[in-house]
Amino acid sequence: MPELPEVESARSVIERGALDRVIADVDDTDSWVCRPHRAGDIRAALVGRRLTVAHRRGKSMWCDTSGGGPVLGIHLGMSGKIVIAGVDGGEIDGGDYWEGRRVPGDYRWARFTITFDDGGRLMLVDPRRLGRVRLDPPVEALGPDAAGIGQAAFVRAVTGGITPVKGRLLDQHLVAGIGNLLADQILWQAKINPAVPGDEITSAEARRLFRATRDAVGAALRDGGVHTLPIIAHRRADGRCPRDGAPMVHGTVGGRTTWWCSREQVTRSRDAA
DNA sequence: TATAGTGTTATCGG
DNA sequence: ACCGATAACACTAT
Repeated sequence: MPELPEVESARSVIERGALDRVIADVDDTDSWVCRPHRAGDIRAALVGRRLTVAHRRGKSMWCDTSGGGPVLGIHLGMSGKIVIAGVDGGEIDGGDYWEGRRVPGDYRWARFTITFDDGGRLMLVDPRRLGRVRLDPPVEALGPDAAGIGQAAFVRAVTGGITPVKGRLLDQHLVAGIGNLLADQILWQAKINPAVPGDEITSAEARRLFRATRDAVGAALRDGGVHTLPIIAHRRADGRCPRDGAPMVHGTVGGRTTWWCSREQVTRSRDAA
């Protein structure tokens, strides 16, 4: 389930398997996933064109289209995957990262399908229907991508306000691409309690968060997704901190289930090293 | 069998 | 207007 690294994998699936092929048909009839358009609107806008470039910012993807066509926006939601099927229906590419229990070739939950003129297909496979497909998505509303943001911009984004710092890390308008698991990893690595208000984060702590973000995003991109991050296996009832062995504890922060080290992440910002 | 969940958006109440 | 909490989406995993 996708955060920035998984979405980047999906983007590369599109890039290596779907660009510059002529679109012959589009199934946009799932009006929950494909909106706010009426069924057929996306089809009418795409048939006869080609996808030319696949972009990503945070967890959002979008493709330019040929001939002055609209931009095709794709968001994977919580359970979406991009899958390329061959002419015979066999699965050619479902991405390099962890796929849960999904069996290649299982297209039961295809919510949006582009069929190319050779019969091959690009599908958004999304059991929970939390993904979204739309034309001309509002990409400019997103903050800078977490994989490339500079330190100054990052520090500005995560400090200030009375909202818990984890909530700021998760706010896609401030920094784009950090999800619940990346946020827990970043805060654990930086040894900061997730509930500390943004305006109590010191500049030293903000710099630690920046480095942890760069490290965690880079490691997840390299190692196969956010589930490979060090703290993730310890987000469980009998989990212990891999650094000091203290019990991991959990609660709700920023509306999401949050796990942290009971010893290293309890201090308020003014007490931190 | 029951519950929680790697995401986002709208809505409600303070 | 800001902020947080909640529901909704529909299926899977524990």
